[in-house]
Amino acid sequence: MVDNIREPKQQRAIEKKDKIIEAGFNLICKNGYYNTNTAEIAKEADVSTGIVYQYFKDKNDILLEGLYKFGDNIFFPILTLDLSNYDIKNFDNDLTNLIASQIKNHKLSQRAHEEITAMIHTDSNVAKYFYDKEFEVTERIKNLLVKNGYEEEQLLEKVHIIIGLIDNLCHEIIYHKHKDINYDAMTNITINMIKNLFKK
Amino acid sequence: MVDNIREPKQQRAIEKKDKIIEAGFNLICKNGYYNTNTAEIAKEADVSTGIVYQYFKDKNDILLEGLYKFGDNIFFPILTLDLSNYDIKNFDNDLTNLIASQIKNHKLSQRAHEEITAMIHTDSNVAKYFYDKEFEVTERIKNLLVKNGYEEEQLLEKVHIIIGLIDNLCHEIIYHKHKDINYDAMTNITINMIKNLFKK
Amino acid sequence: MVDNIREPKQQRAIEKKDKIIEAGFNLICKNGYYNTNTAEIAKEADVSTGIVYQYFKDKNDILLEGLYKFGDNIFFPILTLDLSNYDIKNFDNDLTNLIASQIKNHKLSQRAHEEITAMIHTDSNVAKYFYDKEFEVTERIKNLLVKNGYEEEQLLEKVHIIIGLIDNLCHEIIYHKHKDINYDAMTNITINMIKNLFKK
Amino acid sequence: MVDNIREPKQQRAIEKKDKIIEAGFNLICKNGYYNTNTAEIAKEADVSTGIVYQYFKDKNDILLEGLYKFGDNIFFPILTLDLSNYDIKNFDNDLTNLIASQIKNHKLSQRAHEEITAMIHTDSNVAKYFYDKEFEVTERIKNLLVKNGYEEEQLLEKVHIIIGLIDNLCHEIIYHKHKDINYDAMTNITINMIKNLFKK
DNA sequence: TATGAATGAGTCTTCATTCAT
DNA sequence: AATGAATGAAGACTCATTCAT
Repeated sequence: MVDNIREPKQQRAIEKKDKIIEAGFNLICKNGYYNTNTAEIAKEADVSTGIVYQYFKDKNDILLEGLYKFGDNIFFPILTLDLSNYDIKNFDNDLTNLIASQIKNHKLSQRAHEEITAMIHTDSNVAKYFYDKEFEVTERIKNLLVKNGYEEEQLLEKVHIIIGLIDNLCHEIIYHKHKDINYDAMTNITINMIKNLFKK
Repeated sequence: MVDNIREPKQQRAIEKKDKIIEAGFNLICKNGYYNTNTAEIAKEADVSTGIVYQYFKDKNDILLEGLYKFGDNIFFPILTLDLSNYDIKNFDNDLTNLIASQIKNHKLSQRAHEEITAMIHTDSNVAKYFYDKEFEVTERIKNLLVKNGYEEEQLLEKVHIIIGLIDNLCHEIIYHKHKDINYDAMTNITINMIKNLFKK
Repeated sequence: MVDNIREPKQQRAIEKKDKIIEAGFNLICKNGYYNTNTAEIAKEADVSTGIVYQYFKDKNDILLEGLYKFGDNIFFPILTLDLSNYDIKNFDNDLTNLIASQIKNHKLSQRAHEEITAMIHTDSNVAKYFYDKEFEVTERIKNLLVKNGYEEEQLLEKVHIIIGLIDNLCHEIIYHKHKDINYDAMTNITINMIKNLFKK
Repeated sequence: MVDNIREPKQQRAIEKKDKIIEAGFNLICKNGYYNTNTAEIAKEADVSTGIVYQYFKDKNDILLEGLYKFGDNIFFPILTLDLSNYDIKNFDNDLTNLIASQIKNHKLSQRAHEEITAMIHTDSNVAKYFYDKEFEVTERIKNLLVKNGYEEEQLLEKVHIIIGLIDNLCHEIIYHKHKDINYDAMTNITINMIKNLFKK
């Protein structure tokens, strides 16, 4: 039984594999994993169904590769930023930008977030991805803060709280469900809470 | 298509319907909606597969009724508390209790949270449920605060932030992924942040 | 996941399961295991494809149950005979009858013999079936001979040889490939060889 | 449909074709026809999948050519022996050698025998191969016996029986299923039966 | 009401064969 | 002559839903 998944060597083939990943991940994000079938993915990627299984072990594998390729943008946009020049003095500005960027990326994902994170409980690869990325994000922010002189106790815990706050804010803004809420105000409050966390 | 779903009148029939709801919702929470089939639900509820479709329009209907029946406990435990005697002076204590109760309930749900909330994007009934409940929770907390003299600006926004903070804390504790984190410290910080929000 | 194969209780259902076994085994014998698909089996048994998988784990399971149900007739017809009255004095006659019966049953099987026995190497259940049955046949014949006073050395080995001889004869006659062969003569020679084996 | 199968002229091409035949036949013998796919064959032969269809009409064609090339060794080892010097006086010895050689070759084939012979019923080319070869073997043995003075009645029938006996013995020894059997004894009995067949 | 047998469309996946290069 | 990418029909199996009793 030949079950070796082919790793495409020709340029055209690589592009094709990429197209499948993109088509598959898009459809999954848009309609959900269980509401997306391989025929659709193939059609969206403009390939035959057969070729899908030459590049991917199974449907789940497409999701995983999509996650590896696009996940940062959607789930951990902070990882895509270059933080080397970040100066903590422009805290307000930086945070505002970060939030804006996160919202922009988040919007692309549509229903991806919940369903894919739900798979953490089923799929160990998905779980590992999120675990590793969360660790990476935390470390990154922690280091940024330390570099800027915030070497205090409970830094890790605070960082986790911050991430949650921002995530929550973005989520709220994106889904825009509650019409009575003033999202600018909410953003300001959030930023101030974060700043207060580090006031001495 | 049989669309006159029977509303059971007899006691025994009502119990049967309830058993289906409970079995279905439990299985869906434990294993996910798409990994739960109607045969399993019927078996778990100890009824025949046929009867399921006399009480429910389709599989999705079971989820919905389960949500209506058990959702508060799992997703909005605060709604199950009697807040009439809450005295804002024991803020710390109250919050700690609230968090504890939320964690307890949350643990029951396992993978439910993500996958079911993911359905917000597909299923308008699910979406409406969450929308309404979130509104209700917000109002409830807002009123509690107002009753205790916190009638300040941006109350709604702050309440939303608080809910997010608590949710996030509970989630973090439940999944306990990050071994370096001190969850007691994290809880304290969170409570303090909330208290600070209302300091004059 | 409900993977319990249903054991039908209603009479109609039992008949249906039997029909599937028969249809499946017939088709497999006629056209070969790999040239028979589940849709065909269902159609031949006049049922839907779905029901097949309520009574059988998979396609292989149909083969197995067919083997258990019809295998004796085809592969070990001697097991279907009542040997209690066999008198070794009518050796000639008995053997002729045995051969005739074996040929009759064998003809029903068509291509079954080779392909199914080929599966011995792949499928441990098939292997076990043949192993056990061969053991049973050998014991049966051995006992018959002992009962008739042939308690000599190397009985087991001789029995095996006899079985092979008869099998071979039947096979030759059934497929009737070699036009120059006189099958009556061949039968006589075979019978004499067997008789000689036990001459003192 | 490309039906002009290329007959390779160049040495390298001939070698390539031979490699495919060998790889294909080996895999088919080892794992079965239906459990062997062309990708595997190509890989085992160290060629591309495309080239296979320049030398062979289809997968079945590979089997056939393999059969023509290696079948004698596996299915009719007696055809590979040089019988010109055989002296019927060393009957015992010769038979013992023949059996040994047959066993040796047989072991290589593993599951080949049954599955490929099963194809007799589906594939007329396979059928013809076996028919012809059996005829050839029979003639050969018959002639050998005649040459050694055994020109008696029913020679053809006896030869067939002999071949069956030997086949059966070899099969029994190779698969070694029955632990109570003394295979040396079984061999001796078989040889004696054959000798008795020609005793005057 | 209730049962559980039955349906069949739908899904993932495989693989012999062909095609573009 | 050769490669390996691509095709798509076909097959095993699942499961929400309906039906006969």
